[in-house]
Amino acid sequence: MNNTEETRSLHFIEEIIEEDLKSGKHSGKILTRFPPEPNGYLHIGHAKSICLNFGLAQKYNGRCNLRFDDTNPLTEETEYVDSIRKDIQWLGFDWEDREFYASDYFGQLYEWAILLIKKGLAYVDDHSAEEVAESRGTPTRPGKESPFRNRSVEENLDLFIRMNKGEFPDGTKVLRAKIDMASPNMHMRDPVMYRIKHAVHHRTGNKWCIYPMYDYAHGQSDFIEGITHSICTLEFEVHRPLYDWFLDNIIDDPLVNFSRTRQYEFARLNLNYTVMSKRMLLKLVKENYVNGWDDPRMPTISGLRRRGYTPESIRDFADRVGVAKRENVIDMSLLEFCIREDLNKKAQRILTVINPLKVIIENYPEGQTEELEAVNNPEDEIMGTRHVPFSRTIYIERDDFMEDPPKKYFRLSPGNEVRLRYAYFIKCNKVIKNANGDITELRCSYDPQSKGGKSPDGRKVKGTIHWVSVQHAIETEIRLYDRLFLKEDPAEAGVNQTFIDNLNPDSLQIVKGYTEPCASEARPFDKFQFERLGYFCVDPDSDSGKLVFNRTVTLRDSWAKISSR
RNA sequence: UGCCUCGUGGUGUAAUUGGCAACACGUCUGACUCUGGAUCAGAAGAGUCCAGGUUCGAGCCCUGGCGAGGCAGCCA
Repeated sequence: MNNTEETRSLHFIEEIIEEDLKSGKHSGKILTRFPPEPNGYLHIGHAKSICLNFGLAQKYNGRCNLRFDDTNPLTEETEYVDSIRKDIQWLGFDWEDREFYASDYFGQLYEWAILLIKKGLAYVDDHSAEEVAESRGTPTRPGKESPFRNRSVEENLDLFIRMNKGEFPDGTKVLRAKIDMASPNMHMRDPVMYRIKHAVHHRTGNKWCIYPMYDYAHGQSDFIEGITHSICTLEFEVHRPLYDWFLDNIIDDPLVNFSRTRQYEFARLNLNYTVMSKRMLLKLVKENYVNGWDDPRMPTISGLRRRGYTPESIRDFADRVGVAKRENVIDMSLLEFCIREDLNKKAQRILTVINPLKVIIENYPEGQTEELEAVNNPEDEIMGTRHVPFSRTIYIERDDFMEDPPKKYFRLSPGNEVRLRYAYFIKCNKVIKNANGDITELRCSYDPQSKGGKSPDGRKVKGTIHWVSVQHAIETEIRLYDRLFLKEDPAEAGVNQTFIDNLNPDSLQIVKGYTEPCASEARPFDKFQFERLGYFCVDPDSDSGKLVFNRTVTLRDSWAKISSR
């Protein structure tokens, strides 16, 4: 109860919860839920919602349920259920034994539908989908009542029961709530409660021929579980009157009604240079614009995991973006900041060259090798040190040499001494080129007195560059990623174009890298900082013969800023 | 020309019962440094969508505009 954590101002949902707690509305027990539909993989936007719902439960000593919203058998699959469970766990949240499915409640929902029919509040409509749409009107024009709206309770009961028995083909009948066809809120114009679908459901098989709609299922599912605060995104704001209408008409006990579940809406997360809609993500996967849901360029949780993001960094990000009702677009740089900050503290440093230029140190004895001591993580002393082999022929980064450097360039150039990290000072004596004039090799000399990178005479070198001994280096595959889309808002496409036209053709670049031998023991998802280059993560595509690294994010690069000016 | 929600630095989020607009990311300086990383110090950048009104005093209250997003699936 002492620091910033406690003094930080509350967001609007926390305020509501604290008021409810104070008034004793829920007897001190907060119950939230995360309700994904298992029809796709979770993305960073879901992560915001997961962190919100589970985080609120943690903060207020409550619980958070996982509930799969599986009311549409046509699009839902167990593959998605499995991926969702894995992603939530990986993020660090635990729903314990409270894994529920809307389909668990199909029986109860059916009973309540019967109740509403008996109350004269629901009816079977024989209209086709087109006719229903037609008679619903538009936002600015009221709808018209269906000719089937005033069927008797008996007839509705009979028809509804037979709908479920499978006596009618798909699309021939629906059960509708009888509310108000002239309501200014479209969702109150006799919304569909049940539709006929002779389809196999991933959990209930072919037990049911009818399936409830989201609006009819969601609030009642919340009620059944005893959810206190049902948090969803802004587009459901206009559904709230309907959410309340169903419960108002199902529950008689005013005491229960007083403390029952309420829906609150917050603004979903948007990130620039990427897309978050399931439809678009599905298209990227199905049409092979990316390599699966867990492609490291995807904003999916599985993609971010494979890219090298940590659960901690994502939770931190979710924390920093805040919770409000205003439409927002978060800068990708914030996400990158969060992963850098986390990995800076944790990642083992190693030297890796990804764009090699061969350097021969002419005055270093041929055939000689030595082991130099290197720090594993300057931010964390207990990570210790390691030995890095050095020899006469090394690779340095091609960018770390310029024959004709600009003013503030303080890496290697003719006549300019630099330090090889943890090794020696070297100077460039000769530049060797091929017939095209491309630099193919450098001849350098080293100062034996500068072993370990220290200058015996106190002379300073401005630049320190990384390197790797050619004969000891491990060759690896390195996947360099850039933003998936060229535009901040990929959905903003020109005429006859779609978001696909905004894909960045250079979002993936595969190169060879040469890394220190100590990396040979690395396992998939191990994370490293390649000094001066960025954070990299071992890809599961790696096998015993070949290491594959994904670049998670580059280091902050102030030279890039200077040189681009 | 309906209904709902929302307008605060480039971005996001704050601002007790009205009282000098704050924090973070980003940007820019400088210091330090065996990573042009990290760290440290500092700066620029909004007068709160607009116009009225109430008030000693308005980002907060009132009125009227304007703008943005959502809603017309038998999707969620």
